[in-house]
Amino acid sequence: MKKSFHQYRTHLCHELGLKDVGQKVSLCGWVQSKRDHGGLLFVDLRDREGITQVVFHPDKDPALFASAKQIKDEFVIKVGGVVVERPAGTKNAAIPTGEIELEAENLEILNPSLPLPFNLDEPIENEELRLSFRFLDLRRKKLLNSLKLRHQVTYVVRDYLTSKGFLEIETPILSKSTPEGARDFLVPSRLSPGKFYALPQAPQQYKQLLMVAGIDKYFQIARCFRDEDLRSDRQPEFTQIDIEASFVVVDDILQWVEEMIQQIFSKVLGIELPVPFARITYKQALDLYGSDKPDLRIAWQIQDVGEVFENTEFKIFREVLARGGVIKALNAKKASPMVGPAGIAELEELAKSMGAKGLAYIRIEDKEWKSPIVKFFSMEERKRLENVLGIEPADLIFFSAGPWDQACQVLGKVRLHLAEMTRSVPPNEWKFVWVTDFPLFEYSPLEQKWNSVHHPFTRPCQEDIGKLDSGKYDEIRALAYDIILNGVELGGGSIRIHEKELQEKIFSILGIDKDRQKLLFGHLLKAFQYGAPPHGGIALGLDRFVMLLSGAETIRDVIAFPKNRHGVDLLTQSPSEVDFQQLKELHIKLAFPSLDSRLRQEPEIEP
RNA sequence: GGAGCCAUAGCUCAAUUGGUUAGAGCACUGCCCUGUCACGGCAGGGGUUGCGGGUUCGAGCCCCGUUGGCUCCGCCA
Repeated sequence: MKKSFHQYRTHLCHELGLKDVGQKVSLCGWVQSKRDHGGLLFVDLRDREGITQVVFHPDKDPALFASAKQIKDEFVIKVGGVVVERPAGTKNAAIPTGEIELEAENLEILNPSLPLPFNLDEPIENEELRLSFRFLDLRRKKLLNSLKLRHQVTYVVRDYLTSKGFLEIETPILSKSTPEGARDFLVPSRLSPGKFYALPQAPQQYKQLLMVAGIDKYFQIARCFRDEDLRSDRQPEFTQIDIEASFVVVDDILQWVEEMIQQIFSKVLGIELPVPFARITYKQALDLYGSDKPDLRIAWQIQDVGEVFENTEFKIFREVLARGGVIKALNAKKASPMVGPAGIAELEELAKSMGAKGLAYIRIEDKEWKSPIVKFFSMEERKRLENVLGIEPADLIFFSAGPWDQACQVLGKVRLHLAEMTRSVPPNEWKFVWVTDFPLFEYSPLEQKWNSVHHPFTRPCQEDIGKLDSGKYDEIRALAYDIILNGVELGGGSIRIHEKELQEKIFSILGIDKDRQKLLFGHLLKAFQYGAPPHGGIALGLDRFVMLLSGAETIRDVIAFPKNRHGVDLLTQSPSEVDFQQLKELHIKLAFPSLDSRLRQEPEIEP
């Protein structure tokens, strides 16, 4: 008999088989289902790993049989008994333990359960209910598998990075507020009245300081916090695989990440990914796919047709070109029969919502071009267009004319939407792509200032550094890279600035004056004066990655206890009001009545 | 801050498009059943159709408001 130190159980519910027949064992778990035949009773006992059928015979032990009748779904029980081979014809090939069953000799109901508010075996639409009973939702196989998958991913990450000499180091959660970027979550300090910590948006500055410290290679499965509005792929707290290394160039980082992802796919999913991943520049990404996170699963590419219309009589195109704009076209091969007038109207709306004046199109039916604009094209233009776009029957062509980035992005969105409408996204494909050579800055007309595209610590391309002085900020490229999987931004990183002077220059361009630089980033500037090595790194969104790997549609499904759209945890009802005394200790006075004072003011209602 | 979608039994859904007493499966309660495995059978309980107002002879269905949930835009260095 197997010896066990455990009082409750000798095995888990997935592991018993014919090899164990005759053994006395003990199992614990939840009642997945009870099948009471009156004179014979089966219980499917479930734990995290699997299911074992338990059988109760009335004639062997009437008292035991009677107590088994008390069992209901989701009761937690402990069953002891003998493993027996199931009678011929009653084996269940659907489960790994289907050749045996546990013949019960004793039963202990460890805890009963109320009837569940929802069924565990069908998908639940009511997300509010799911979140408020998250501990039950997590019993469902799909979510359990997501958590297992997530664990396996972080396990491989730790294993791989450790093998490459990276050290896992924790950085502070109580950290410093630097109002660049996303809104901070603030934590009031009791010991420093009137002062606040901030929860880190990312361990960015700490990991750079670790490089100055000579740590050389760092990583962390890091929790990050951003107080911005939520989305299906955005939670206020999320997890990054955060990596930083010294004495590296862009290719070092990219290769590590490729190899790490390759191992994750191999060890977790059993899929062998080809490396290196595709690489395109930011400019190519917009030109060809109309997005800085292109979905390469979709075959259609955007093309520039400015040359076709260089002498056009078509007023709209002519004026756009005269203003220095571009004319882009997307040939959605074979899409025409699948998209009706309603579909076209939908895409037009989409284009308009992005600031386009309209969305011109040509529908190719056999030899005929159906379009509101073709009548303005000359025969020459039609011929050239047919050549350039490779037009064939059943094609559907969209045009976007305007400023380069807008024209590209409009067709980029049309491309994605159209692919969905026509089901042109192939399933079970994993298309990774690196997007490189991002611009360092972008101008915000709203704020009337330059902002970092990546973050202020990003290093400019060496050959563009001169332009920091000439003021051509929009021409400066960054040593920054994003990794994209199936059109989802998995992460991004850069080679960093490690010189005080260069960093100060960047801050100044971003409109952060010397005083404020010292106040917000003094620690970093100080560190750069003490032998900061060249360094760079990357951060990958773990939640999004696991979401894609598990086929989930929202990162809520790969986070154990996520928050709803308003940042509320429906299970614990946080955030919540706090006692007056707690606020007092934190030197905080509310601008509206506190819970305490409202409770005091409300007249007691006598029954 | 803006736009959209959704809300019917504990859960998943239906209700012939404005018409009599709002149904089904699962779950729940009781009874029957010795080889089931989503066991089966019989019987039963369970609804202010999210809430408030309006239109109408009549509203689950139409209109307005509101609450909650979700999706998208803004926002997310």
